[in-house]
Amino acid sequence: MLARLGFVASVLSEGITTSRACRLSNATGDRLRALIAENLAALERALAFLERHHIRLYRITSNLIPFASHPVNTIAWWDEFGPALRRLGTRIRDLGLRVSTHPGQYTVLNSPHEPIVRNAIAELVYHARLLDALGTDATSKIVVHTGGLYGGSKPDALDRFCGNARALPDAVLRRLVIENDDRLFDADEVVRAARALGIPVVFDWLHHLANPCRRAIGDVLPEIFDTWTAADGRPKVHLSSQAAGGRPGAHAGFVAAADLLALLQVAPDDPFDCMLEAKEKDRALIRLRAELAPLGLRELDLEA
DNA sequence: AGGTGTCAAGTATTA
DNA sequence: TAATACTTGACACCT
Repeated sequence: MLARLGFVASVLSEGITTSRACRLSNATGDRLRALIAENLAALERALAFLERHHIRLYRITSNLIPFASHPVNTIAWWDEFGPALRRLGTRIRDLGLRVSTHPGQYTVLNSPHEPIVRNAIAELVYHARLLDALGTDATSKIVVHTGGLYGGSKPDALDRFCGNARALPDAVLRRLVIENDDRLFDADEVVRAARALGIPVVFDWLHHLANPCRRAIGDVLPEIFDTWTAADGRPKVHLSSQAAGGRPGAHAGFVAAADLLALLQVAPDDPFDCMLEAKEKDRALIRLRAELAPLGLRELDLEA
C-alpha cells in the first residue's frame, strides 16, 4: 500500500536548487559560508513547496554543505548554522515530513583501500551530523550501496561491508540503510547483509529489473519490509522507470504509473514510502499523482 | 549572455 | 595504460 510519494533535491517547477557549489580551487571559508547560507535558504523554499503540495517525503541533497567531508571545509557549520538548521528541523517536524539522504557513488564503505574507507566514513559522519543538526529522528535514513567486488567474491565483499559498517559511530549506524544496486548486489544479497547488521533495506525497483535476484521478488519483499522496525519507520522503496534507449538501469525523466502498479502487485500490503528517482524530480511526482487519481489510487497519508 | 568543458572523490569495463 | 560510464548538476571560463 502506497503511503507517501517523495522526490529528490531540486524543485524544478520553481527553479529551486539546494546544491549551489564551487570548485575546490576557489573553496575559501567565505565562499563556502555564502554557499551554505544560500543552500539552507533554498531548502526553506523547498519545504514551502512540499507543504503546498502535501508532499511528505523528500531527499535532501548531499551537496547542501559543499565539501562537507573534505579537509578544505574547516567550518563548524553545524554550530555556525545551528540556529538555521534547527529552524529548518522544526519546520520539517511540523510538516510531518520524512527526510533522507543518499551519499553518492564515491562513498564506498567496502573498499579494501583504507583511505577510501576513511573518506567514506567521513562522508557518512557528515550526513548523520546534518540530520542530527536538523533534529530528525531515526526514521530519517542515510541510504548507501554496498560497494564493489575488487575481483573477489561477493561474500567477501559483503563481509568487508559489514565489518566496516559495524565499526561506524552509532550516530551513523542508527540511520544507515542499504540498497540493492543495478550491477552487483541484488535484493536478496543485500537483505542478508542487512539482517546480519540489523539495519533496513531500501528496495530499488529499477535496479531490481536490471539486476534481479534469483528468488521471486514477491518472496523477498516481505523479508525486506521486515527489516524496518518501528524505530526505523515505514519501509521505503525507490521507484524509477527505465529511460527509453538508455542502458538498462538508466533513469527516465518521469515515472510510469505502470511501474508503480507493478510494484504494488508484488509488494506486501503494508504501507510503504516511495521515493521517486526521476530526472524531472517534483514534476514527475505531480504527473504520477495525476495518473494515479483516475485509477482511484492515492497516497494513504493524503487522507490524514 | 550564452555555450561548453570541467569538476573531490571510486569502480569496472572497454579500448 | 588510458579513457569512459555511471549520474548529474552546476561552476567557470571562453567567446
